[in-house]
Amino acid sequence: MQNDHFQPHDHARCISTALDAAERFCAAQGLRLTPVRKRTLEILLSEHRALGAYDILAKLDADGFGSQPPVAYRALDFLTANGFAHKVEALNAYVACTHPGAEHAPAFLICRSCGVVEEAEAAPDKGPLARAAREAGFAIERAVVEAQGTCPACRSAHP
Amino acid sequence: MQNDHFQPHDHARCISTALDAAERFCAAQGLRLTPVRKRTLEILLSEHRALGAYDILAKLDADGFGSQPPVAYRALDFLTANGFAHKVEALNAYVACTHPGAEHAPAFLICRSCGVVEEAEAAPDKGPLARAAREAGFAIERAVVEAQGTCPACRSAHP
DNA sequence: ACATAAATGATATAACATTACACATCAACC
DNA sequence: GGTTGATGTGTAATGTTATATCATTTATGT
Repeated sequence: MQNDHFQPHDHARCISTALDAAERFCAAQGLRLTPVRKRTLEILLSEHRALGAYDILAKLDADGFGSQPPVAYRALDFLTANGFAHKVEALNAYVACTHPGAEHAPAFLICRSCGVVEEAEAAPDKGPLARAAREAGFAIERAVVEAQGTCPACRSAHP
Repeated sequence: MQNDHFQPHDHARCISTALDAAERFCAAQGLRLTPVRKRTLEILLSEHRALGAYDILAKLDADGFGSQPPVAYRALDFLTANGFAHKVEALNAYVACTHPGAEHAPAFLICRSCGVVEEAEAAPDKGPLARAAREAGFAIERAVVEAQGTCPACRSAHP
């Protein structure tokens, strides 16, 4: 794992790196990282926990963007469509991507105790699921891979 | 894969086998497979697609079991807690288990075209996710593994 | 038969998400 | 530089999924 957000780390750097990557990617692809979209990404980046759409909406509203659900969902659609954020299906919540820009198949480690979500690589062509799919002749287009458990920090804190 | 529900098969046997297994398991464990619970399992078993809680509720209501959400959710809680059914997180829907009784870590192959959900074994201690978890010192308690794509039957039908 | 625990009935509400339409802004072209 | 079409935003209304709470009933063990 190249990074480990369960441990203390330079989080300001997480934010600036990801934001910077998103800005470059949008510039290169002719995508518009508008104020709501950028702010939504900043909100997600502010923690390594998954936030519900309505949590995000409340913050956007406080910042003078609209107060209606589509405000948040549209921004999230943009961010997830372009790989800047992901939806965590098991939580119905959203998390900023830690290696944005490139196409990738994310997998998540979700700590039940502190709520931190760590992103890993799903490697969709390897592992038992891929084998089952090949045997059945099933063509995988997208994989949801989300592990819930306890992170090392929480385990040593509450033994 | 020991079974393949993407292909035509003796579905009546799927139903009776699973129902029978559930009945034996409940008898052995002192669990009560009450009428609502049994009927809910039958509804889920009637197809290999995932059904929403409110779809199930409508059928239960038609059968005289009450029309309020807790009726369905309580039955689903019982079935999922005991391994007779699973929730498919990516769909917010529920599917009957095809190898009930034993503790197991399910993984799913979900066909976007026909909606059939095939259950496979997740093998939580193998694969890339397990490796990432070990490296991070993360203890996995539950894994959501759901692949979406197209099944062989649908692929040969719509080439 | 009684006490207890488990299950159900019923009401209300919370949490998550989409449709639809009006208006504004932007990019491109003439 | 104004027109046009595409994209993005504001807002209202609604749809979908899930839970909390409390009263009542039913099953179980003694």
